[in-house]
Amino acid sequence: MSSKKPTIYDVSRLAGVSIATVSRVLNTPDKVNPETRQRILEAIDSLQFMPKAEARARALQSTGRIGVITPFFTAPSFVQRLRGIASALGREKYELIIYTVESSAHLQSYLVSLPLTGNLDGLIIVSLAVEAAPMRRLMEAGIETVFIEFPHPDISSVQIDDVVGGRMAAEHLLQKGHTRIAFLGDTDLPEYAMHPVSMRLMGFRQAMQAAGLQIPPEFVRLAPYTHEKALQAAAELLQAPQPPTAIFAATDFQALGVLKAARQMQVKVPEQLAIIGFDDLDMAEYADLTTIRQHLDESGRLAVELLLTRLADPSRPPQHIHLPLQLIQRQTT
Amino acid sequence: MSSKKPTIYDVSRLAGVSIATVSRVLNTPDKVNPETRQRILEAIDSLQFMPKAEARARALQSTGRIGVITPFFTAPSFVQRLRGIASALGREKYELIIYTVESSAHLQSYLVSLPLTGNLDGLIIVSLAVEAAPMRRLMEAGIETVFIEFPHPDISSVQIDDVVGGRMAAEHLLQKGHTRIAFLGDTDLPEYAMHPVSMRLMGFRQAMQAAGLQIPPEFVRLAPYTHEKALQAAAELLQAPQPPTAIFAATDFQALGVLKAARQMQVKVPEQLAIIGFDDLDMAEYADLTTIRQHLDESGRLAVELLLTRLADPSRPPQHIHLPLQLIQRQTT
DNA sequence: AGAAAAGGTGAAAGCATTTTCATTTTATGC
DNA sequence: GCATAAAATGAAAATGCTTTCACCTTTTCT
Repeated sequence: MSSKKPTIYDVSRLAGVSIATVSRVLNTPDKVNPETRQRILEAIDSLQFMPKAEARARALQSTGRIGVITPFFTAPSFVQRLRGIASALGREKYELIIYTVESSAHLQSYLVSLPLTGNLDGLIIVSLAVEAAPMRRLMEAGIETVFIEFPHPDISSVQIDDVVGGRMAAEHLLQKGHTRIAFLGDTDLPEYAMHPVSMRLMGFRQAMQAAGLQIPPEFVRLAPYTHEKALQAAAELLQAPQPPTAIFAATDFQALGVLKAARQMQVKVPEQLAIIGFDDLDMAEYADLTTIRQHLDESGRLAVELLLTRLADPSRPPQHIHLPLQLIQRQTT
Repeated sequence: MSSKKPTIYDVSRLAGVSIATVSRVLNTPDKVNPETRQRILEAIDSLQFMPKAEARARALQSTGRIGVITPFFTAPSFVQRLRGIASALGREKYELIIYTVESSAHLQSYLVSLPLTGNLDGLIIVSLAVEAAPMRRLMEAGIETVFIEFPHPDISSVQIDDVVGGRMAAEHLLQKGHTRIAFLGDTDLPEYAMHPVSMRLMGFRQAMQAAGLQIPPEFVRLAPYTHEKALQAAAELLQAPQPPTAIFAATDFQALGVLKAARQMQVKVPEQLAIIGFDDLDMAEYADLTTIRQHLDESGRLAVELLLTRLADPSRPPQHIHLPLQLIQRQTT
C-alpha cells in the first residue's frame, strides 16, 4: 500500500540514530557498536530499505542497454524494421529502448544527451542523418553505433541501394513493354530524415533515360504519405488525356493507394495499368502487389548483429552491409 | 594531464555560463540559445566531461523509465498499440523500454526481475495474463502498472469488451439478412497470453442464438495467424456444398486472407459473400473492409495517460477504461 | 509606440548519500 | 580516582547534478 520509497532518514528515525550511523552500517559496519548495528539492520529490513541511487547507478552501468533512434513510426516500414530489431534482441540480455524523433530539434537533443547521460552500450539509428560533431561525441562516449539507411565511413551500417532499386522497378516495367510510366513519391521529407524516395526517383530516371525515354514532368507526382493523397494523385494521373500505362510508386503504402484508385475507377490491373511498389511490406503480399523487396525485418536484425559483434569485440572494424534488393513479381504487373 | 574528473562546474567556468545552463544543455537542449549551447558543447568536448550517473540519479528523483511488456509483435495490432504508446510518451521525459515476450517462462522471468532490477517507474502490460504473486511483487516494488486487455480489480486497465464486439459483428450481418454465417478465428493462443478471439466467438454465438440460429460446427474455423492459412480456411468454407453467405473473421488480418480467397475464387464481395473483420487496422481502410473498430492506437495512448496520472499522484484510485467499439461499415458487407 | 508574451539565464534550493569533524561516552593505565 | 586514549555517534558540510523561481532580454502584437 505505502508506495513511498524509504530513505536513510526513515531508517535512522526508526532506529533512533542519526543518518550518519545508518550510512556507516552500510559502508563500514565494524565502526559501529554491534548492538546499534543490530537495531539499524532490523530497521533496514523492516522498511525494505535499499540504497537506491547506488543500486541504480550500478545497474545502469553494466546492464546492457541498446537504444534505437527512429523517426516517429507512422510508416509501416519503420515498424517492420523495429520488429526485426526486437526479434534479434529478444533473447539477448540487452534492454531495448526506443527513442522516437519527431523533429530535427528533437533529434539533436537526443544526440546531445544520449552519449552523455544515456548510459547506452549501443545505438541503432534508423533513417536519420547525423552530423559529424554529435557523431564524434557518440564515439568518444564509447557507444557503439550502427546506422540503417545512412552511410558513414567510420560507422557500421546497413544500407540498401535505393538508386538501383528505382532502376530495377523501371527496368521491370520497361521490359513489360511500358513506355508511359509515371512515378509517385511522398513529400514527407523532414529535413532531419533520409529521403530514400528521391534516390528511387533518380534510379527510375536513369533507367528511363537509358531506354531513351522522356518522362513528362506531369508524370512525376509527389503526395503526402497517406492512402487518400496517393489515391488522389493516382486518380489525377489516370484522368489525364494521355494517362500512363504503368505507375511506379516509391513506397508500397502509396502503391496500395494507387491500387485502390484503379479499383474505384474500374481500371483493370495489370491489363490497363501496371503498378509496382517498393519495400515489400506485409500488406504487399496480401494485395498481390509486385514490388521491390528490401527486407525490412532483415535490416533490423542485421543492425543488431553488427552491433553485438562490435560490442563483443570492439577491435572489429566497422562493416557496411548492403542488403540486396529483389524484384517480387506478383499480380499487378 | 590534469587528473581530476571534470564536473559540471568546470564546464560552466570554461564556457562562461552558470552550471544551470550546462545542465540544461544536457537535459533540455532546446531551452538554451543555440550559440550558448554550441559554446557549452565545445567546452564539454574539450574537457571530455562525463556526468556522473550516480549524482544524476540522486537529483533526478524519478528514474524516468517506463516499460512495456508485450507478446512478440508479429501481429499488426500489437504494433498499432505500441505506436499509440510511443506517441503518447513522445514528449514526456520518460524512456520507453520494450520487453517482448515469447514464452510463458520468458514472461515469468521478466516479472521476477523487473521489480527488483528493472528500475522502472511504470509498466504497461499488453495482452498478457499475470498471476497474483508476481503482481503483488510489482506493487510492493512501487511500480505503477497498467494492463491492456487484462482486467484486474486493483490495477488500472484499458479494456475492450470482445464479447460485445463479437455480438456487434454478428448482429450487423444478421441485420443484412445473412443466416449462414461462418466464424474464422486464430489458433495462436499461447498459454501466457490473453485470447480475445475466444470472447469474440462467444459474442458471435450469443447473437446467433438470440436470433434463433444454429451455427453448424463446420462453420467455426480456427487457423494460424497468417494470410495463407486464413485464405485456405476461407477457401474450404467456400467450397463446401452449402457455403456461408457471410464470414466473420475475428481479426482484420485474417479477414484480409478471406478477402483474397474470395477474389481468387471469383466470389463477389459483398454480393455473394459478406466479410466483416475486427480491429480496424490501418490496412482495413485500404481494403475497404467492414470491421469492428477497437481503436488500437487510442488504447496505447490511454494506457500511458493512466500511468502518468498515477505517477503524478499515486493516491488516485486505479481506473478501468472500457474503450467503446464501433462498427465501421465499408464495402465488404 | 507601448504592452504583453516568450525566450534565455543564473542563484539557490533540493536530492540521498558519504565524509569530515567535533563531541560524547566508554575503556584503560597508573 | 583521574587523566587519557579509544570508540561511538551526530551535526553539518560536501558531493555533482536537476529544477524552480525570479529576473532580464527579446520578440510579437496592437
